[in-house]
Amino acid sequence: MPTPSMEDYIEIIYNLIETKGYARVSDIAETLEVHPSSVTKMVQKLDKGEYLLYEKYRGFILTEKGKKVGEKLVFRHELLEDFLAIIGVDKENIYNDVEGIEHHLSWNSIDRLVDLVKYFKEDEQRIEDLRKVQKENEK
Amino acid sequence: MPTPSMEDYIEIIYNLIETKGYARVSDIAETLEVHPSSVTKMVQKLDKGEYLLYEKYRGFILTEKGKKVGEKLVFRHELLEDFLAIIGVDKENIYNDVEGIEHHLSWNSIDRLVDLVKYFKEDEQRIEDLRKVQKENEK
DNA sequence: AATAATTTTTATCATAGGCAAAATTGTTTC
DNA sequence: GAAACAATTTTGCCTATGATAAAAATTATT
Repeated sequence: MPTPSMEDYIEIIYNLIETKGYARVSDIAETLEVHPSSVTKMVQKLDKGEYLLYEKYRGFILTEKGKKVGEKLVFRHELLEDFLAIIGVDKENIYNDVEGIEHHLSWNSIDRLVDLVKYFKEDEQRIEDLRKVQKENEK
Repeated sequence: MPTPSMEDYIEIIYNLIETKGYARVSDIAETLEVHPSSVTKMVQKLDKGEYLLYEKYRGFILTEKGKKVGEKLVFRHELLEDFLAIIGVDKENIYNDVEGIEHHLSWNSIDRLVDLVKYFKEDEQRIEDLRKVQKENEK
């Protein structure tokens, strides 16, 4: 089992490779707002855990295991962003909140959130009803 | 701002005092499944943060600040348990998941979850509709 | 008073990150 | 193409949190 921090890195590496085709230490450092040396250390740890193959100074690629995990993590992240947006959380809080909770939910909870998001998406009226409740609560 | 770990302790101390009238090192250690020495250290830290008044070997009581925080934390914890139960997460996962995420949600998200829980509680039909979506998803 | 239970201290560990210096790679410039 | 410089990456050491283990101190009980 990867630690929360390891998950963060795997997720970002997966995303970078998807969008840019490659992931480098400096990109990851910038995205996570940590120092490059911290990234190197984690990459070495992920190599030990066989999430990626690492070659000093040359770079790294995700293993099958790493890709599989990365895909799940990205799916989960997007689901949670969807969910918070639907219930009306402000944009500026969404990323941080997801960042905070994504590593701490069982897959059972994730499955139920999938259902919940579907529940709202499949009938616009439900979201409107929710907004009504929210308006009521404000008073 | 208390750290997540500090919040855990404050919350449990608040609960213990509410239900038993007092909180002792050994109780807390047992509830949190950590060693008594860890509890002592954290209690000292909470004393420094003025969440409680601590007297070596004698015990401790929450300050006004500690009580205020504790109350909010307990409210948040119960809200999250409610929420996960409503969306159908299995009982055996609820406590751990709440434990994991409660320290990482903005109060903005908490407010929106209050609305959401109210949305479901105020009309039983909505929960039934959600269950229908869940039945559909299973297939 | 002796023993038991609880609490505290001290020392140590693991994770994760910061910072500075060294190593390597990449890019100019001649 | 080689030397000089720049950028990137890595290493080594330090810090902070939060936990454990064992031993010491205190309180409680018999």
